[in-house]
Amino acid sequence: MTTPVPLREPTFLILTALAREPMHGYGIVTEVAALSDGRLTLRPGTLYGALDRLTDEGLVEPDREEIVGGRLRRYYRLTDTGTAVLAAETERLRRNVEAASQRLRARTARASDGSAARPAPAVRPAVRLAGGPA
Amino acid sequence: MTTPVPLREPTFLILTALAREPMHGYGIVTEVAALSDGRLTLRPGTLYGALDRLTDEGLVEPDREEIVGGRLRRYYRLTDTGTAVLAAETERLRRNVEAASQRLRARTARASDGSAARPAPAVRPAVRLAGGPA
DNA sequence: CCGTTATAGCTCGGTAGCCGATATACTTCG
DNA sequence: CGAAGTATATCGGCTACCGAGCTATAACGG
Repeated sequence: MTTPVPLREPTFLILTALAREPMHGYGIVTEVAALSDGRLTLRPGTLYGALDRLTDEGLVEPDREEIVGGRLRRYYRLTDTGTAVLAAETERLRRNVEAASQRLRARTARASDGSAARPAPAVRPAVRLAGGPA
Repeated sequence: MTTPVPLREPTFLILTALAREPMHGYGIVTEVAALSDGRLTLRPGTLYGALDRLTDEGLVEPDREEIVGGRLRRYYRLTDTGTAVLAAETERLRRNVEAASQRLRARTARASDGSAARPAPAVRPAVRLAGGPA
């Protein structure tokens, strides 16, 4: 069954969205956009591909189907396994964040005192990233 | 130049390893193993592929070469851009961790009081993950 | 009345990072 | 002398993700 362990960001956020309550596909898209401050918009290919995969792996499962305003809503729910995996992944990420933060802090400190042998960046948090602003 | 934004875990840890001080390939492997508590062992294909890619993208750059005990050591150094990207990625992960933690906590709380309409998992943190224990 | 937007579902091909295996070479140890 | 450890690098395959496109209904605007 090989639950794929380093969850990629989209997958991680899908599970996170479902942790609160069962949701349908389109709802997940808007929820993920919200909890990532609009930084990540799930593509249909990513969403439904991930949903199928996660269902196969037993991390999520179909919850129910509703018809609201003539449109079908297919709800998914986080399983116990899914909850456990999400918790484990969150811990892993927390450790990574901590390790990186510590090293970055040390780097900044080094840049502050006179010991900077190198240009020593001011560590500006504003970078232009891929798929950035228009 | 499209700096690839959601850094995968191996890439993230390579940058983290280099944040402290310039290191050579093999040193990065051991360092990453250390700061991930042995959970992740970088494969050569991953390491050198990533190093080439990150060099092209300007996140790391060659630092110096040494010959220690007849063996070549090629050192890499984190650039200013690399530092900024690592910082930005760390922030992104921190937010994701926070969002997931919050939802997981809410879920546990719901399971504790009597309001559990669903089986309500005990949220066991022990999962068998891919490439799990021997 | 018709076109556009929003909601809601799904499919398919291409891209690219990671894994696993493999190769080379030098040093040290048994 | 061979095995293990250090240190570099390449190549093929897997697969998650992206991007684009498709269908359908409801609601709004011209």
